[in-house]
Amino acid sequence: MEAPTSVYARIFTVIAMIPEGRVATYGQIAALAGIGRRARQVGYALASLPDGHEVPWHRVINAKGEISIRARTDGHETQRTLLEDEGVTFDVAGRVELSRFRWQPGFEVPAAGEAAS
DNA sequence: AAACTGACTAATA
DNA sequence: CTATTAGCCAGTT
Repeated sequence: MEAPTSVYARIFTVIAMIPEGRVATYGQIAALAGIGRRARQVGYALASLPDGHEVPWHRVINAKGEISIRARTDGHETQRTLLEDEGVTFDVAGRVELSRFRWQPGFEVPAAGEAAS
């Protein structure tokens, strides 16, 4: 039952489940989407995002914690603003502290549907 | 159908 | 730290 969805759609779905104040790397999203190491495709998917998408693309950054966006000139500026608005902070180099803001899948739902211990 | 494109990652030097 | 090399693949033209 997971065939009709194209890779892009899966990526959007994964990104859509990133909690606020959290960021994820392309490689991480790729892995969560079930496409292994195709981190590039994740980025390309966002690059092809249509207008009016409901995907928090701004929560997606590269492995260095930097904003990789190369598309819209104001894109990377907007992304930073959006993240800061969610509580994400940037260091002097304009990078996010992945050690602190990296989204950890499975950690978003502690004891939900699965009994603790 | 073939060529072109591109929001990446990791390893090595 | 920067530069370079290599791997990766779906969508668009």
